[in-house]
Amino acid sequence: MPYLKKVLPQPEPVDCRILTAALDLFVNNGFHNVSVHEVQKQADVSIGSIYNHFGGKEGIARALYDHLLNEIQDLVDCAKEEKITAVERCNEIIRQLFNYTETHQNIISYVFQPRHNEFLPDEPPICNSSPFVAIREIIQQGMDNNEIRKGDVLVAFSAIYGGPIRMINLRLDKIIKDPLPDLLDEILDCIWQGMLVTENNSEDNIGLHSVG
Amino acid sequence: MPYLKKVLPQPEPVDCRILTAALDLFVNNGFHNVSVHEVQKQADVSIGSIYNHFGGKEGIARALYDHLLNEIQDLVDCAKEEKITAVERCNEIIRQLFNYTETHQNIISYVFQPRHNEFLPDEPPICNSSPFVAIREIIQQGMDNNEIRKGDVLVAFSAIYGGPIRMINLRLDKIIKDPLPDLLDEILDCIWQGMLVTENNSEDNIGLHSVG
DNA sequence: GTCTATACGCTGATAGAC
DNA sequence: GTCTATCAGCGTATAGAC
Repeated sequence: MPYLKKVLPQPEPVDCRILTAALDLFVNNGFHNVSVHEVQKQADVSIGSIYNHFGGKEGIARALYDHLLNEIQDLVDCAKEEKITAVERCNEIIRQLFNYTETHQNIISYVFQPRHNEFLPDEPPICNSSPFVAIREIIQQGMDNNEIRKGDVLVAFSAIYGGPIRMINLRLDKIIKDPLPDLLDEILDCIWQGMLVTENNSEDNIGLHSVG
Repeated sequence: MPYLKKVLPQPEPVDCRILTAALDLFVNNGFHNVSVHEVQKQADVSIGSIYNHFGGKEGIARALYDHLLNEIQDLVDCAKEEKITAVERCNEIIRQLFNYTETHQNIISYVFQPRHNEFLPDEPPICNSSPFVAIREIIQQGMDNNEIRKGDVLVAFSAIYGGPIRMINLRLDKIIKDPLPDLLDEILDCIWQGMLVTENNSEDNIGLHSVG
């Protein structure tokens, strides 16, 4: 009955309910502090279903991880399509990550906060996963084009993304009170122009918001 | 017999053996993947001793946390005494953190890697602990002195320390192969001078190593 | 595919001798 | 203070009906 499927509001499929519940619980309590029974209860399914779909708790975590890393990958790909220069691409990625932190807090929290290897054995460190490798490639191209100062790619990655990632963590811990998008221009200025007082920023802090 | 205590090599005291063993196991396997029995075995003490000294597994983790945060606090205090300007103090702190990452890897790993609130309930986020508050004060003073560009302190903290902290994480994950002290000058240049290509760094990457 | 009831290992913690 | 032996509860996973 495909007709009904289109007209009637469909309940969320079982596996989706499981993943949503698990994400919420994992992020708020930590993977190890959540039992399968709690996921089962919050998702309103039976334990049997969970083991059918994901094979266990670790299976849920792995499915979540893969799914959410793909979302980050899409975000990076999107920035690569929309922008041309390395600096613009980096800025766009940071902008989107900041937006996500406000609108999809659980997703960002799950990707950026936990030590995944503690519950996903033989998973490579997240900074070696495909979206982060793609980011490093963008930086490398920026160096080749003489946009970004040359040097060790990992150092440059840290210098460019370390600040924004730290802000994301501070925001998730509720230490930063303002929505991150409000702070975007300021951190981008810091990244590209540096933190020393110069002629450009000693009088006010307007700086070069549209740098790149 | 204080004389003997000074002359004969003393075996490490029990509580110290417990903490050392626990630190090693927690860092390598994650708090939740380590049982009290494993700590007991590696420390070569009985379970009873562990409960006598620390009251349980969480007690060990808390004692470790307090102890190691104090070490970081000492490091920050030391930098405040030795250096005068905010920039110099920040550089010194980062330098010492980089050194520690090579020589006391477990300590840095325990402080910088885990989500402590997952096993230490009602512990404030680490960025609100005293050494990190002290760092923010240094930054604030730097802004007041017109050394550091003015703006939100948390943004400035992220911009200055986010990169180095990211490098510490990358180093702990063995993604960065070189000892961090070898990369110190490069990241400091990036922090203070920014990542854009300018007259100062377009020809070579010598930059202003001794800035501040 | 979904569910309930059950099994069983492990872990944190205690009791009590020394 | 230190130790061994033991417990109680939880949490993962399975069996088997529907």
